[in-house]
Amino acid sequence: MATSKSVDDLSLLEANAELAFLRSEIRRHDDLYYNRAMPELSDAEYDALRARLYAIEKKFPTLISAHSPSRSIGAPIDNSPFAKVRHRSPMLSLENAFSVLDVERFFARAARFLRINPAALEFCCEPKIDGLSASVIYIDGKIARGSTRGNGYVGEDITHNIMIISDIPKTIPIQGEIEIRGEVYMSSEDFNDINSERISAGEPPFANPRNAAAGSLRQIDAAITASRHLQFFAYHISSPGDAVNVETQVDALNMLANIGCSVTEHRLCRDATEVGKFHEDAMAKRGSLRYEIDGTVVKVNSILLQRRLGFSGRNPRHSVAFKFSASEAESTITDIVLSIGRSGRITPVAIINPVNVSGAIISRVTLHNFDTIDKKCIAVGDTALIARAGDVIPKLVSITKKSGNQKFEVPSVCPSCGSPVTRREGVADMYCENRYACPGQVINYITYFASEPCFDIIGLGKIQVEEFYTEGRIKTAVDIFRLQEKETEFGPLSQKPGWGVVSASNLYNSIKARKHISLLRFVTALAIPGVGEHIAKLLTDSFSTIEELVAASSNDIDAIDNIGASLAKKVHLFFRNEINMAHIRNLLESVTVDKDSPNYGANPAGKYYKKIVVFTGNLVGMSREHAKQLVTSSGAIVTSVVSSKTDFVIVGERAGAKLKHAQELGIPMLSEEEFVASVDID
DNA sequence: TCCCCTCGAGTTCA
DNA sequence: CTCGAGGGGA
Repeated sequence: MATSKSVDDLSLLEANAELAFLRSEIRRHDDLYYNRAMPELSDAEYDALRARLYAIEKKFPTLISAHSPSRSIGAPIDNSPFAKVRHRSPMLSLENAFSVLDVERFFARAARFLRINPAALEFCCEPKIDGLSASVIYIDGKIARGSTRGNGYVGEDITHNIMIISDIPKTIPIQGEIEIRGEVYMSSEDFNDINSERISAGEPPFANPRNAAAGSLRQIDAAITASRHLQFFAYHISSPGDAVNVETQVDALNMLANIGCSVTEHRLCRDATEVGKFHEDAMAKRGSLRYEIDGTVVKVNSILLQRRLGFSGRNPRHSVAFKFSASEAESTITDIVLSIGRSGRITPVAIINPVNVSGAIISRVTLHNFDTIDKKCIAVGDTALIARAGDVIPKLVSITKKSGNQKFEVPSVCPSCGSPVTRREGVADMYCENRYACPGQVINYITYFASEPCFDIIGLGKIQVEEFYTEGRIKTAVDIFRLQEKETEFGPLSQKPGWGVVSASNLYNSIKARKHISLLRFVTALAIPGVGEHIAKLLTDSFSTIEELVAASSNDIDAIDNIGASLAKKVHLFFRNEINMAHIRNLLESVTVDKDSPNYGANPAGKYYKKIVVFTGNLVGMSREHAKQLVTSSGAIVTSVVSSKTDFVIVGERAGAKLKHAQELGIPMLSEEEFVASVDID
């Protein structure tokens, strides 16, 4: 099943079908994980399945069923040789957080629920041990029963195995009924030893220490469990009576340590930033610990407030699991779809089982072109290693497991209009040549036409263009300027769902303002193949009217510095094409091209005159758009890539790779303050 | 002719 | 961010 669609785009019917699928998948994987200790999915993949289920249920609350896995955890306990044990209070798993921002949201939610100021809350942070939760009941100081978490409400009786875990105290100096909860785990060293033994004995090795611990804990023969050296970290103590009286989580951990339990290092934090620090410290120590951890558990410190917060559905409201997110993850390619851009270029995109990579749930990865598919020999069903380039853009690193399916074939027809697809001479990409009639291409072209470097029409993005196009209100870029007339045929825009009087008049004003357009924007908006903002600037610096440019010979264009014969020919040919020319004539009936180049009026002695400027990071005092206009109006060219030709780099907050690159190349850098001061002088 | 650099075009998620 | 192609110097 394709999980490619954004939740917002799902129809009720599709949502229902996908929910059914997700629920049965989650149940199946729960069973594999809890009952058989042989998961098929990585944790990241499993978490992503759950995240998708929640997102859809949140959007379509009417589809939530009482039996949805979102209402329970774990698997039904079937055919278990162990007696069932009902927990006094449910042992729920925690909601996941993947960023400091998520943690902040969790704090805000807890504070809102308690109707107190978030600043008044304190949190106890503990490393999240990658093991299994277990509960131990003591009566009058002696172990009465040990159980697994099971499905959160009912677990299995494993008292005989709990008894032989060395750091679970056999007696405690407290009378009455006491429950201690904690995490059973296997050290990395024991895990390796046991696996090498298993391999030499011809048995299948465990996938990871947690699976090994799970398998070891559910042994009928306690002697086997004993040989596996399981260990225990306690994190919770309570009693139905008043035998245990602790006010905070920190006190609880201290008390547990005093009565002979092992507890992890922990720290009291006052806000999300401090939690973030603890999390980073834990991550740094991760490799040197003798056991595996997969994040930080963040708990509201006050036990009283914990009780008041209670539970919501499957998770307690008082704690959150702040997980480490891997920078790479494996996932299965479930489908390969084709996307089409404004130029007609067809790009294959792999749809993968959603996985969490560096804190984002990734479900689509571009494959760039069909050579990539050939080179890496990619097929639907293969397992791929996914990373995020620069920790942002999803990237397929390699294929790690072949499915044996046939390599994905180059398509013969356009995914949007069905017309035949061509592979242009000596070029890696496939193209749909139906430029003016292919819906996919036209929608993308109109969107580009209205976008920031071109006509910059505010309120006309891809969503709106798609809507207007399907409706017939806009069929070509020129129709943008006839939108208002079209109201007689299609009805007032302000009455369309999602539109109002204000948004409609804002759009019309923005369009009206662009009926005068600079030559640079006009040429850029033509989307001449190979001509973007930069080349358009070169062209309009050499030709001062659109007529001159149209009339130019290949040689005239070739004469421009940095434009060679091949580009010159492409540009020249573009203007020899009758459909392109008709498009230009139509446009010129609706808009006036200002002859002045954007450099006009700029002071040639100014600091930014004819300089190449790059912005990086966030500007605090103004939008990047405004800053860009300031420098371009003093004659600068703004580009996005730092290179040796760059004259200035303006550095904002949280600047990344570009800043580093600029330092290496020794390019002059200006802070936002210096920049503001320098443009004021101009 | 062979690199190295730059640009265009396409891509993702929160 | 990445890939491929174009431009231009070696």
